Order: sequence, then C-alpha cells, then structure tokens
Amino acid sequence: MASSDASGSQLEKIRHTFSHVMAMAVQKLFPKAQVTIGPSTKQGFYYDFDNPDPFTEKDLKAIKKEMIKIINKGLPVTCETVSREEAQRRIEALGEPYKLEILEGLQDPITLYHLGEEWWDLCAGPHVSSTKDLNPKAFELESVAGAYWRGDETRAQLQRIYGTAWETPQQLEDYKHRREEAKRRDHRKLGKELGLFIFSDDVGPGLPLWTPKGTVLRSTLEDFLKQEQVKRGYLSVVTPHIARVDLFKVSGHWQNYREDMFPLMADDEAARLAEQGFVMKPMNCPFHIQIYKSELRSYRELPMRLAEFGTVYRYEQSGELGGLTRVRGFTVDDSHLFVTPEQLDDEFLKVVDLILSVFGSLKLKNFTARLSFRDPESDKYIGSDAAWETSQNAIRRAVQTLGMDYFEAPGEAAFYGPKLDFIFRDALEREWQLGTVQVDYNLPERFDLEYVAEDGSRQRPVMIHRAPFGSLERLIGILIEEYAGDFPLWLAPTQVRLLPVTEEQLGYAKQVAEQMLARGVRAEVDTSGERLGKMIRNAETSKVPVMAVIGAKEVEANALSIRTRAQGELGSIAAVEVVERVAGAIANRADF
RNA sequence: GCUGGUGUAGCUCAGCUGGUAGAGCAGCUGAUUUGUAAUCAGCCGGUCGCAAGUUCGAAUCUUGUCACCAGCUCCA
Repeated sequence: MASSDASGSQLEKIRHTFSHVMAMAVQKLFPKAQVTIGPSTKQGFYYDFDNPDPFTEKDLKAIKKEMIKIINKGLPVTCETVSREEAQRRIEALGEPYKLEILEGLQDPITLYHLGEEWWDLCAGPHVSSTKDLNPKAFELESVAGAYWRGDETRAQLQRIYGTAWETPQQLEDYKHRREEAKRRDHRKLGKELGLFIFSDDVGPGLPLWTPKGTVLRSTLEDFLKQEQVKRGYLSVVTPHIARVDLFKVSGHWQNYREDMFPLMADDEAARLAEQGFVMKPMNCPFHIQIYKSELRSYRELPMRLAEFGTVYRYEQSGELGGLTRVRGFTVDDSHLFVTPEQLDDEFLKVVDLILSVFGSLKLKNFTARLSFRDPESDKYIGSDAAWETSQNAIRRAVQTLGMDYFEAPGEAAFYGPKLDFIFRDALEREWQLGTVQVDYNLPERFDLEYVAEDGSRQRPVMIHRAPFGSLERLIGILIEEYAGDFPLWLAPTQVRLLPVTEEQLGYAKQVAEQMLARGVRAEVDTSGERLGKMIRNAETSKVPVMAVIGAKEVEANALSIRTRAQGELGSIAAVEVVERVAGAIANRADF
C-alpha cells in the first residue's frame, strides 16, 4: 500500500477526508446506508447516502459524535491500487450497487482509500495521511437534503449531508462569522427592513408586491435603461399579459415550455380538451413578433429594436421560489431586435456594449459571461443543426472580438436558441443569471418573418432577444445585496431627509423639502417630533444617504447642516447650494 | 415537485416535560422643545399559519394542509 498522494490543497484533502470519516460514521450508525459520492466543496464537504429512512437533524448530532470518535482514533489513511476485477469483487462483497455503477465509469488505475482497517471507499483521493490531521473542533455538520443520484430527478433520491470543515477552530469561527455577515445582506431581510417589497399569502407565492419605496427603485432603473435605449434607437412597445394559447403553439412554447406556464384559461371543459383558450405569457417574444409582422417590412427599417418592460408569468416549482431572485411573475427589460443576417454581428456587439455600460453605471463588477449552448445529445431544442451552429458561432465571435472572459456551457441554451448570459452571485454565493443576449434563427422561421431586401426579394430576418437586467426583480435582489441596502444617491428611495431640531423649524424644513421635490430630489421631512439623536438614528438605519439638520441657526442663515451616511457631518451649507448639489449629483449618478 | 427544517403581536424573539400567552422595538396618547445613532410614562395590539384529531384541558402531542428557509432538480 502506498501512502496518500500529495496533489490537491491541504484544505481540500482535509475536507475530502472528512467526507470519508462521515461516511464511515454513517455506516456504523446506519448499517443499511449505502454510500455513493462525497466530494469536498468550497466551504466543506458532503456525502450522498441511500438509506431506507431519511436522516433528520437529530441524526446529525449522533453522526458528528461518531466522527469525533473516529478522528480521535488517529486512523491512518492509506491508498491501495487494485485491478478492476478486484475492486468489483470487493464492492460486490459489501453490496454497494452505487459504487459498482461508479466503478463502471472509472478509468484505470482504480484506487481504494482505507481508514485504518475498518472502512474503505472507492475514491481517487487525495486525502490527508491520518485522521489525526483532522481537527475535531474545526468541523460542523450543517444540513441534510435530498439529492438525486447522478443529478437526475428521474432516479433515486439520496440523502445528502452537508458539512463544513477547516484546518483550525478559528477558521471555522471565521466562516460562521462570514456567513452571518452574508445573511445581513440578504435582500429578503433588507427588503423587509427597508420596506421595499412584500409578499402576501393571500396573493400567492413568488408574486412580490412593491411598496412605494421599492417602486422608486424599479422606476428609476426603468427610466435609466429607457434613456440608454432611446439613445441607441430602440422603440418602446406595450403588449398584453395574456394571449391565445395558439400564439404559443406557433412559437413552440406550448410544446416545449408548457410545464413552466400557468395553466390554460379555458371557457369550458370542451375548450380545455381542445386546448383552446388563453394563457399568461411566459415570454414577450411572440408579442413583439406580431408587431413586426403587422406590416411588410423593408430592409431600410432594420435593425428594428422593439423594447418593453414586459411582465411575464412562469409557473416555477414551489421549492424553487425564493425572495426576488426566483419568482413567478417578473418584469423583463425585454427587447427583440429584427436584423438582416449581415447586421447580426455588429448589432450583437452593440447589445453587449449596452449591457456592459449599464452594469458599469450600476457599479456591478462581479459577473462572468457564460455562453449557453445547446446540449448536442438532447432533443429539447427546436430548429435545424445549421441554424444552431450559425448562431452559436455568432456569439462566440462576438465575445472573442470584445476580448471578454467567458466560458461555454453546453445544455444551458433556451429551447429556441443559444445565449450569452451574465452570471452574478448573491450574498450567499448562489449564482443567478441576470443579463442575457440570444441569437435566434428559429422563431423568425416559425412565424415566417420577412423583410423586402434591396433587390426586391423577400428575406428572413434574424432575431436577437436581449435583456440587460434580465428581470427587474432579480436585478434589484442582487443590487440590494451588492450595496447591502446602501443605495447610491440616484437610486435611494429617500435621497434627503430633513431633520428639524424642534417643531419651531418644521415650517422651514417643509419649505426646503418643497424646493427639493421641485428639483426632482426625493426629500422628506421627519415630522416625528423626536429628539435629533433619534431622528438621525432612524435616518441611518433606513439608510438615507443625505441628512439635513435644521435648527434655529440654519433657519436664521437659510442653511442646512448636512450629514451624509458616507462622510458624516459636513457642516452648515446654504440651502440653495445643497439643493443644486444634490440635484446635480443625482443627475450624474454621483455621490453628494 | 423532492428531502430536511421553521411558522407565537407590524418587526425581532421568549414561552421546560400539555393547565387557554410574554418582552423589546414599532404604533397611538401625554409630558418634555430637545443640536448629530435610541427622552420618559401610559395605552393599544395575538382565536400562537390554517384544519381536523388525541385529551377533562393543546401554542405545546398526532395527522393533513398552506407559507417560508436550506439543499436537489429547474431557471430571468
């Protein structure tokens, strides 16, 4: 037997070994549990088991105890290379069907890792050399969850136990602290505290209701993007939220996307059986296509860029809903560009430029570009191989031209075409897609779209679907977490709060507020009659960027004593100057 | 949809092994007229998510259901 190999970081080895120790502990306590896979993760490790009864959180305590016993035994971790036949014989002797299936997919050499004499697992390693190298005070079993064997929901659901593991107890504490900090940024928590949006059981899950403050965020973002789009030749349109199901039969949604759609609204049972009636729209494209199709289009009109903040409804599975990042009704900053094949590359680049510029204005930097291509093995896509190749190549060409960092992800495409997606992370490190650009040769075909070319011939346009924000809901969720609720001045629901020291100054405060409102500054007066300290505290906790204290001196001097969240007290400034400065900063999307 | 967990006043939470609920903040009222992160006092506020069941008796136990949280699958 050779000793454990040396590749992989120490922490990865520790975590991977922890997963084996956990598997050993589980099999000791639950002899019927079968082992499957158990890798290390970014924060720790997990292991998937097949057990007749699901594990509960109580079981985790017992498992942890058993793990500590194993660690304290100081079992050597050793690697053994065996022949395929030998591995198969031993796994069969243990009666571990999942391991046998794993073995079938493995390349030589086949290695087994032993924990002392008592337990072994088919595994590629690497591991630490002894359980002594694991600190029993630097790990925690965190949760149990169902996970499908091989990630396939049609196969057995296994029990996954997640743990976190570190080199020292201090690192474990740091991790817990980081996680607590992240929870503070959670947009669901901040959204409630700052009064931005609510959910109502009476309305339904995944259907956010926007309060006045939250609506400021939405409309400010909308206005901002609309301005950018006007500059770039986009045309605004408005379309209904429902349509005949037939429209979605032509687009292919009914055949390919039906399980994500709210059920058909049919007049009666006969209509239901005949699949006749109305549905809520899951996407805006078929509607914009109708507008394009409503007239015979000339090549002179292209590119035609139809844009709409279109609210769509998707029947997401209940377990997938969460906060604003995954909802059932959301507003896409959608646009569909109808272009000639020759215009495609240039227009695609312009779209990406718009998206990057918008992200820049929002100071969003932590994203990655994903080329979401089709899975060549799957049949869930519409359209010809040639069309797919052409559009995927167009996307690849574009990101290469721009010199962007990107990665390709087969199987992530929309059913009608490939996408360039912009992926962000939330406070808890979960990945979400925001912006997206898609090249589509298929819907123009299905809807038989045409334009008249220079030579008088009828030609087929190409479509670009694009949404820089992806959805307002998800974007705002990510923005809340990115800013930790501390919005930049131009986005802040309340930009200035005026704080009269005594009620004597209330009249003057209201007067100044009027002036600010007249200049488009979102100002409000604290009329609570509280003491100054309390008013400041309230303004700070509701994350108002600019506070203006007004006492007798300020009224006398027609001034405001300014305090900003970012810089603290700035001293007394003439009221007229403050109004101009705030209005100017908002217009430039700058700080006060 | 699946696995595990949670669900008590507007918010954050307490309520041991069953004996029909409590705090802080918020809100309202009064006093205080206050100068850069919480003035004091009083009052209001909950059929303990909902529905069945067990029990003399359920916020506490059982079942179902709804919602939320973590994860899986899926996705903007």
